Amino acid sequence: MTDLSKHFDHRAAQARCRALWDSTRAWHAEPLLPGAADGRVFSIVIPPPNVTGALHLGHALNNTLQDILVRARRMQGFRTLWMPGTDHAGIATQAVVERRLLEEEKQSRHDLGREALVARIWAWKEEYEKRILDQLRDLGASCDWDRLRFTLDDQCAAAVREAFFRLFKKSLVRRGKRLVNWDTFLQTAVSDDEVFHEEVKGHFWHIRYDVIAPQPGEPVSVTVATTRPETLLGDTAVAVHPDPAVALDAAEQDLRERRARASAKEQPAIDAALEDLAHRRREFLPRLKTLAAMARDGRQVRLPLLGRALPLVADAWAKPEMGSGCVKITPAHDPNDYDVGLRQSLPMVNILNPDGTLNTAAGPYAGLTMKKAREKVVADLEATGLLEKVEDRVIDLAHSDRSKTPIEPYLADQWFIRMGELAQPAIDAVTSGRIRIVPERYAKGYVDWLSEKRDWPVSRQLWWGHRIPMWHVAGVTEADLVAALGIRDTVAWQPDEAGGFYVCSSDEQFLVDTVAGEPLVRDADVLDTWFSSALWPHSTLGWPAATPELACFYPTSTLVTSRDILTLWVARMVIMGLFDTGEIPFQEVSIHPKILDRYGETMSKSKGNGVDPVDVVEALGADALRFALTGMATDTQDVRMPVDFQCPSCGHLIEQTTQNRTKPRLDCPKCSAPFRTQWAKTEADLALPRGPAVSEKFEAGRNFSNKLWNATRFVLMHLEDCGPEGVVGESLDADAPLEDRWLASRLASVAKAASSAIDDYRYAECARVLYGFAWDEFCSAYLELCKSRLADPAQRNRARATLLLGLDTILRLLHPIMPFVTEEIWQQLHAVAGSRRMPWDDPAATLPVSIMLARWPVPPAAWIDVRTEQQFATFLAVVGAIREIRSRQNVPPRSKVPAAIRTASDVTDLLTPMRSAIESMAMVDLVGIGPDVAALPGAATASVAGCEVFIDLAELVNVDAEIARLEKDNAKTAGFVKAKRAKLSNESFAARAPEAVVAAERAQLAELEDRLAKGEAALAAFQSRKASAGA
RNA sequence: GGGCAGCUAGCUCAGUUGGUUAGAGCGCCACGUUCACACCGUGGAGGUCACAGGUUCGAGUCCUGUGCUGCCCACCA
Repeated sequence: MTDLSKHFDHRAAQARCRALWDSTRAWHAEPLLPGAADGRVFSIVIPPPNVTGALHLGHALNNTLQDILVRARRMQGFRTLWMPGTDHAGIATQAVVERRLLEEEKQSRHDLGREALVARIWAWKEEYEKRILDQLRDLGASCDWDRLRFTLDDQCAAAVREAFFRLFKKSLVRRGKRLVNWDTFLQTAVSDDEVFHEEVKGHFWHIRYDVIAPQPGEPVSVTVATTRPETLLGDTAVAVHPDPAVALDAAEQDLRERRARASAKEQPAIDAALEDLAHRRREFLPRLKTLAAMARDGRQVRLPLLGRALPLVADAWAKPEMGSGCVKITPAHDPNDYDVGLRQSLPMVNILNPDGTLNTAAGPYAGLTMKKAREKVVADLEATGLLEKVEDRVIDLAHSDRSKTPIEPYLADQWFIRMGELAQPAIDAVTSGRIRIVPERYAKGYVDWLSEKRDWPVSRQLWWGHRIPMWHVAGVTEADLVAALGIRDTVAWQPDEAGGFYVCSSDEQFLVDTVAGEPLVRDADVLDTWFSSALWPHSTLGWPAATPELACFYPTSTLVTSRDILTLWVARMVIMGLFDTGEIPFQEVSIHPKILDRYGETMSKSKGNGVDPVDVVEALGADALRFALTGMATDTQDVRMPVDFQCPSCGHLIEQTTQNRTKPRLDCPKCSAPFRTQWAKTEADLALPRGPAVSEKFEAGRNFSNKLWNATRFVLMHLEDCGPEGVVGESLDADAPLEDRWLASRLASVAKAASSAIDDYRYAECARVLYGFAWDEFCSAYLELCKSRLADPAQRNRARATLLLGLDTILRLLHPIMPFVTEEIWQQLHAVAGSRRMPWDDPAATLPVSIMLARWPVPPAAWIDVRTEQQFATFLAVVGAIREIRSRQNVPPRSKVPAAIRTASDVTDLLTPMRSAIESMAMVDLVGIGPDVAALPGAATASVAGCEVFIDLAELVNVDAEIARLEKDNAKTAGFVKAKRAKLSNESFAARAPEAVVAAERAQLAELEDRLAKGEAALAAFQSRKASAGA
């Protein structure tokens, strides 16, 4: 087998493994037949990636973790399903396609029309879905690829119609007006989550509204301030607080309370606010009181420019502690003003056209864009002298994440889902522990969010999505409806506010278009993407049909996700799962960290600070990527991934900095070749070679793959001439050599630790434990020890069997994290080792075709032997001490030096038979080993675990080096001894600490004192040697 | 404004219910290509566990406060 390459070829291995898994459909899961006895089931539904674009590093992490759980459970004998699929991602996908359409063809969606646009988006979806699925497969995701779903496919669509219909029938769907975030560029509403705020320089305009027919003693005008002066065209009132004195008192009270618990740093600001309040009390209060009285009398003010009379209303929204104390009310374009409008029964004047221009309600300003209108309004106000003051001010302006243009709040009719009844069971599911969220702290956010029970607006003014199964008809009676639609269980209706009806149907073939001659018109809107996502766990399994899959795999076992969609998605899945099926959708939720860049910022394609998982898979292999990501998956909320750019021409690494991070093009400082670091934005960039962002983190994973590969090469070299024979591990009796018993003990401990880490979603710990064991213990210690045994015919077979046991076990335990390298090696190992089975394999069955289906290692607890592990640790410490002396004394690595070991009595039994192992691992000739060995005169010495090591370096000894080192060592030991003595002489320690702790401390002190005595003796010997040499 | 995290070696992170001398990977220094692996081996240097108090025989770990960083939610005439 020496022809095997020294380096693991991840490309070839990945191709072979994928072919094997696909041809055997090792990832496929059949549901249990109803009533089947065979018990354990494990299922996961994938958080469906958006078809907006390719997968990023966060997806790679999310899917790696799911694959770890799925692969481990499958090996553990669970009937395991991982349901794959993608999400249509409503607005995100439509926006991407629309933007392209505009850029490439200069067309808007209105030029194309609904059907044609939707067809374009389907084409996009096909392209990206394919890319995404390829990426998942490249990553090694062992999804059941036969069951692929899409949130907009027929099966999911049927579930959406049925779920919406059931909600409607139970009166949980309502029609209402809501201020939507209107994207004037895309001409659609976007959800709050698709809005980002950006601070921009703006102004604060103070505008005078004259009071109509002021009485003597009354103010002749009120002043209001706004950052959006053009909205005054839609004003329908000016508000003042009904009781400004009370409001001021409350504000003052609040400030005083806050001051009491504020830090010294915050207090000056609060003091200033208090002072301002006092000033207002003196200067504004009488006037505000008068205005409040005027409001009660139904007095009016005149709207500037348009001249409309507006009522002065008394409403607590107007805060006397802010601005002038009066506020303009624009109900159709501001969320708070909308509430005031409802309370005060004000008219709602919408001044906006969908394209962002002003409509006829804006009078002479109609047709202008909001921006132009603002300029003209301000100019006109100035001209009429109604503009009192303009201040500069930084404003937090809402922008659409999709078009990057400013959002205009806009009042529109929407469908809502009432959350009152629905939320409570979802809260209870978590608080009662039926659903467990890991880490637990995230449960609070979930419960708090649901507790607000805010209605869920589900209408979206989009074309890409599930069309809302809702129709409207005006001017008919219920009898007409019954006549036209009959009584069927797929149709329901509710009266509207104006004598018409809303009709809902779950029937895809609902083709009625008139009722009693009146048109039945379908709602043009589609549903919020999260509506179909909320059904994902049951819709993918066939609901509302009673499929075997639903019966077997629902509720699912675990949901793996990141914290940012805990409310948007997780909470809604619980709500809808409970509503539709009466069951929770999953038992546990595993929340993993988010990957940030070197500077703690989220990675994104637009920023260009990310890593493309494809680059890593290409360069270093999927296993390297997965291992690195798994190692980062602790229960912290974020992890940082420092990234470098690699020059494609010369391979030079350029550290990512805040300066170069956002540049699409870099020039290599070494070879000055230009390259691009992110998705190209121009044709010129596209022509440049791509210089991928890389991270050292992945190299550790690649190195580990290679280590495993080379350990296998070693094992195979010695295995090739031994034929199949029985079960390995049976010879691990009390007579077995110490290193075999040690290995068995460690295997048992490690298997247990790895298993429980997976059970508890401690992914990183699983990776760490296995890495340390495989590298330091199996490769560095055990393999080294086997070298001499393999050369000895008497010991060879036993060593081979234990080597096979160790390697096979490591491969199986690591397989969930690193599926490709473990599969590849396992195949090669068993091509040579034949059908040799592990103790946990089914003796009646043949070895499976893939490690994916091999049994998870469960070594007997009896293998764990604490004493053996301790003794072995002493052995390693002795070897380490000798190596350290050799290094310090610059002994040439290949020369053997004479040495002796005086063993402590409790390890003599162990160390004596390890003589040749010590000799080979530490490169020494042992002239003596045992409890009574005499010190070698003039030797360098070390004291470890009660044993004394003597290394005869003859004339080689560097006396000064030994003295320096012993002095330093002794000083350190003396420090510990002192600390320990102090601790033990503390009476309360002896009295209060548990006995075991005290005893342990005593033992340590004894050992430290022993070591110190030996160290001092050695030092004295060298000092006298130096003195005599000098004399 | 409300809530949640983080602060441990140059960097990225571990550190299980308080209990030996606080660890890993990368990076750094020295030495080494003998036969699994230089994507390697051996050894080494490097930490006032953000800061200040407190509880305790004992604190990286528990409590209180402070500082800095980040995230979520709400709000911003």
